[in-house]
Amino acid sequence: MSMREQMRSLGDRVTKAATAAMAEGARSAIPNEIMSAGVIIALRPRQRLAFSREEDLVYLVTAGVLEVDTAPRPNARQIVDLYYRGDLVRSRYATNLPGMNLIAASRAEVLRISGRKLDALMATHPEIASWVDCNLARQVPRRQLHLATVGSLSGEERVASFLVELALRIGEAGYENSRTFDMPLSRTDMAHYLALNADTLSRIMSRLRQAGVLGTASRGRAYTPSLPALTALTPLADTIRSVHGTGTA
Amino acid sequence: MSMREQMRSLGDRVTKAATAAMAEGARSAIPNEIMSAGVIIALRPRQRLAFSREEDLVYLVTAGVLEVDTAPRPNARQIVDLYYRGDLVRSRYATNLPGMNLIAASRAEVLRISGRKLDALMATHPEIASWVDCNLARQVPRRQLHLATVGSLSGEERVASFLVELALRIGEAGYENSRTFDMPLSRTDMAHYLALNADTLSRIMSRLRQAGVLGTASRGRAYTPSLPALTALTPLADTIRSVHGTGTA
DNA sequence: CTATAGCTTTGACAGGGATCAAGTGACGCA
DNA sequence: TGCGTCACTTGATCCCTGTCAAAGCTATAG
Repeated sequence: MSMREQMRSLGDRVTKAATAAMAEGARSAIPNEIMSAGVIIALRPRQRLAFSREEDLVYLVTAGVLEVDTAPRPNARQIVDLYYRGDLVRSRYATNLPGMNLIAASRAEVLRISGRKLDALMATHPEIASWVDCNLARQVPRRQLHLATVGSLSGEERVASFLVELALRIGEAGYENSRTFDMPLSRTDMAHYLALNADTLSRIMSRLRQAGVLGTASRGRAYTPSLPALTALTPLADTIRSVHGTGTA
Repeated sequence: MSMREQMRSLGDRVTKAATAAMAEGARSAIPNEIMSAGVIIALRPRQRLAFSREEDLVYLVTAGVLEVDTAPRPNARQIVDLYYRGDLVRSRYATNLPGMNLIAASRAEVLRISGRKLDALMATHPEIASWVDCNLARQVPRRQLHLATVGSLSGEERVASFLVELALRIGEAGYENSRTFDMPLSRTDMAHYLALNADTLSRIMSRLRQAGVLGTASRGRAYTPSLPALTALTPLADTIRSVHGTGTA
């Protein structure tokens, strides 16, 4: 599959995902009031979104993956957060970490709402308020899991953990235990997310491929012949499953 | 000062801190309604607090430091969060990370409220609702800073960052640029917080002491002759200041 | 006061990951 | 078709940090 075809099919997935989310989201249905109160924005890879404490904007990810990255020092970056489909991002909560950006990891789509408008919706609709609260609360465990991953696992374990996370969250089940999934992050971004060097990450990926737990699909796409084999490589498997797993996983 | 005297004076600080917080908190005044709705609990070092998603409890730290730690694997721990005076901790947001505990890092004091009661207060008093929201929102940047510290800084930089954090948050200014502050975490806990080995941490602390940026105070207490010298050791100084610094810093 | 366990410090050593460098392949542009 | 750019891969090397071990120190119990 050429890159162009792949982009197109990704585009298809994007619009399909948006409509599916509007009808009934995979995880918890996105309220129609929110969908109709905002504007859909299509994002190209690496496109930045306005993200400061001053203007109070809220983004709802409808397709693709967003990332928040920061530059703790010149020539170094750290991705502190990933946002998947269904996640809410509010710029008011942005930190004053140096060089902080909210950008699309790959082709993505968001719904933009003003914070003021969302607040108004929450005030008049209690069910929306609780939906928003629940949405934001669900992000806390993910951040803690991320920290525990970066802080206490070896390089290989970190990579395996992230692959399991992707397989569970955006993967599609194939025959037996195999899973296919997009790789929404570039190698560099993935390295920054896992607090690894890009070179080291590449080596680890090669090792996993040689070991047979990771197969090469097309570019920007990965698959694992056996999810349990991949899962066995991370000590945090149970936690990842409970944080990122769907009902089917 | 003997250990016994020190403990006693620490106890004095605890009760004084609680009353000070009740009167007017150092950062943002704790609403009287919350103070009178809960129960004060004195905590011994290493004392665990009930912390599960099932029973919805809320703790307000009135003195000392609480820590949330987890065991990503057997014989390894990672402290994912620190709570200082004035911070709210709600057990409902507890993750299902393996072996997760909320414990007092050292002698501490909390106000315990049931989540139900706090919700009722928030419903009837809008100013309390916004105080709580603001309190929780302030914790987001701290977690991101923590992740950036662990993920992208060297061992020495991490330690320096944490020392600056302590100096700014709980330190007392001395002559010139010197600062004295409690060390609320044991070496082991500090190592787990910074994702370092306890041995390595000890080595780094010794190095800092030899370099003269860290002086030897009594046990459980530290001081730096020059806060700027310490600050120069971390590339995240500005962020730490904006997240942990008081108006006076 | 003593015994014991836990915490901290320090040394020797090995290993994992960072760094530097070169090479390969894919894509966009002329 | 050729070229420049960028992302990715792979190798060689170095150093920071983890591991293991031993000793000193502190606190708590008896």
